Amino acid sequence: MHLVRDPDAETALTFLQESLKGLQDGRGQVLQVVGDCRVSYQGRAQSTLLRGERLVLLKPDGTLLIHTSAKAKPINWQPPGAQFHAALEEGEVALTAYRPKPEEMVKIVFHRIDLLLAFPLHDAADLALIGSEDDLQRILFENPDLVEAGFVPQRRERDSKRGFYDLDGRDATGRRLIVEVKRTTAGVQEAQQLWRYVEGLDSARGILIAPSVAPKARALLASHNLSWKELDWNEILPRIEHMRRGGQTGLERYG
Amino acid sequence: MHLVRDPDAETALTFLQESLKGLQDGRGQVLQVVGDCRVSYQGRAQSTLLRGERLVLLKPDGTLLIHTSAKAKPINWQPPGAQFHAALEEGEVALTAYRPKPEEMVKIVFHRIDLLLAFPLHDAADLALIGSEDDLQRILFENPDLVEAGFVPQRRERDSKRGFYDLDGRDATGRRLIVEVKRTTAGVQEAQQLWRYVEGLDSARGILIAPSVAPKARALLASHNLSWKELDWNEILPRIEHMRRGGQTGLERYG
DNA sequence: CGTTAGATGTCGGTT
DNA sequence: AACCGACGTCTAACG
Repeated sequence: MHLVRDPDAETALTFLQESLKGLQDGRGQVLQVVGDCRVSYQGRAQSTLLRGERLVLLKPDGTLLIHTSAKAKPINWQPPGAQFHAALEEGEVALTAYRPKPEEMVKIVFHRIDLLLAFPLHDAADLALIGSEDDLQRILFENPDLVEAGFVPQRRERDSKRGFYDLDGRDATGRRLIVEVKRTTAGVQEAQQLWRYVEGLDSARGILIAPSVAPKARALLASHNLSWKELDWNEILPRIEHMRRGGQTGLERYG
Repeated sequence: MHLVRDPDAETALTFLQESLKGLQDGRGQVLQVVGDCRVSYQGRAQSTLLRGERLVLLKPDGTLLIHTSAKAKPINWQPPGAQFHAALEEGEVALTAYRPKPEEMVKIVFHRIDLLLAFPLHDAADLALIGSEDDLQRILFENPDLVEAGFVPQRRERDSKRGFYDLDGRDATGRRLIVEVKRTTAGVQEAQQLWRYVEGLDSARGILIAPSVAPKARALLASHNLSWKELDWNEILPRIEHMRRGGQTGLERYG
């Protein structure tokens, strides 16, 4: 790990250029700069940010993050794929992150640098996430009564001419039933999506499954004779864990 | 700025607890830990992440970020509002971030700590962004010919029973025209939204304005007699800058 | 508070 | 490469 505190501009430039060389070579170092800077962005939109103290991260995959002392999202950033470049501009250190597609550039000019840091971050682990919409779909497919008594599922994730829908099958009477699944509160958008699927079919029913359904969405569903059902994740999560364990999906106990 | 390299667990714990005290008191220090850790999350969903080297940031507003060496998004996180706590667990440093609403918790257990860092990030600057959908709407309102020759805009951002639409007015023949605006490529969803607005009205036309319109969206628009127009941001951005400058919106030149 | 719609969304999958 | 939809989306605005 390389570390420099309160470097002057020339020292910082040397450090950054050396580190960027290593970063490009795939040695996988993360580069960090803390200091007083101003930022400009031009690309899908454009922005300027006047002087202030920020934390800047450059990842070996070409990700740039500029964080202030608040909020989860960076104030400025560049997604993976950017090329970094450091230079001196009128005595100040200028750091650019250029991304060709879409063409966009973030430029940081440092008025003062408090800290330079370069360190490796080796990580072979994958995130094991439980509770995605896909999980929910799977559980509903395996436990169709959670959708509706007598529901017989047939397919998941079918492409239809009007778009995708999540699940379909036959209800207790043998009538076609389209199921729209949402892992969080369902809004008008999801209700509209279901409506769109169902109206394009002949005499099919539609049902929206979500932990909660927003008032406007309910109104829309009701006015188009669509059903909905709220379910509790607390009822679902154990089933997913059980399924994963049974299926040897390799979710180890965390400890 | 406080900095410790390769601390043992007890040193790290003391550092973290001291720093967290300051962080809670509103002194506004950002706390950073680099090291080998495992992470678990439980809340809106749940996840586990086995050992690996990561960069952990704790912001004074209660934001937690856990970054690996790739991607723009953190592998785990907590949005603003979390309460941090540090403790020893079987000789290892455990850091938790608890958020009451929605109730969720991230727990990090460090097997090894390479770096501890606490530093202030003072920042009074606001991001000046050009190119939002709101900007686009405003420009279309002020330059209605960009929508369609002879268009006379009347209202922006009206709430309708079917949702919101962006702009409406009268076309050259006096017929009502609903305008849907998107700052990026418009897809089926946006076309669908416009269709829903327009079909609920009597003899109104609809037009979708976006930098590009996806094929499926075009098909849907065409089949429902809706119009669309692709516009170039390069044509719009200068107008916005001009408008802002004229309107004294205070977007200074960056330099 | 909850609800809603925008975002430089980011990201992964599929055509 | 473009298109499409999920996301622990996050975030600001509004009722």
